[in-house]
Amino acid sequence: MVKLIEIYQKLFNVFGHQNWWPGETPLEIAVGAILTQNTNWSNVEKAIQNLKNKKALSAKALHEMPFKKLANLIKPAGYFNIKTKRLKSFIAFLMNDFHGSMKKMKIYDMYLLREKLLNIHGIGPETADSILLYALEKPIFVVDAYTKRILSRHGILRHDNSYDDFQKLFHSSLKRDLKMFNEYHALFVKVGKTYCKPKEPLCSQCALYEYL
DNA sequence: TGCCAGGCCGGGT
DNA sequence: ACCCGGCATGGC
Repeated sequence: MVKLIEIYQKLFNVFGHQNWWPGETPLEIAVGAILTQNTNWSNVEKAIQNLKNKKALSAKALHEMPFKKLANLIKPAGYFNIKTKRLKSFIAFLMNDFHGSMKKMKIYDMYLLREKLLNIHGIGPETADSILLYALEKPIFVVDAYTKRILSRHGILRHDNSYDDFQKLFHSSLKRDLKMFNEYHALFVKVGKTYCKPKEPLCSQCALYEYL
């Protein structure tokens, strides 16, 4: 049985703090979480910068902005029609349930919030958990494509296991540590981008390799 | 130039 | 319960 805490410590020792999420406010983090679905972060940055330039990175502004105008601003992030709809859905939820305030949202229980987020059209488990962990500072582990790729290539879980299977592995074997969950997911992204490319069968250059 | 990027949904089996 | 196509831009 691989000790996930040892893997974490090894990665942290090698790569250090990742300073995530790369966004300044809880709302910006939530918006970024939606925009980065299956999309390179550098493209998301362009979209977010467009919103900032138009002073549109607020619940009110996003709520009132016409669909086509918003779609045009986030165009660099790709899938802009779908993502405009998803942003609008999230913001409508935020307005209706929390008066447009991420701070109010943060007060509530994380499992209640997770259910609510998953009921929003266009928000699935990874996006919900990213918002919970990074915007609302709830101790929930975020599983993504890199997490699955790295763990499966190292024989820890099969790649066709579900999101919940991967998440349960972390939740069952690690302490619920907000700071650690934050760093751990960010480290997986760092390692995944750098060493664990899609076409390579094994991460032979990866810092995890010695745990095989 | 084709492949890839910090998913998710809807329709078909 | 799975499987697959669609969604779209920008960087290498």
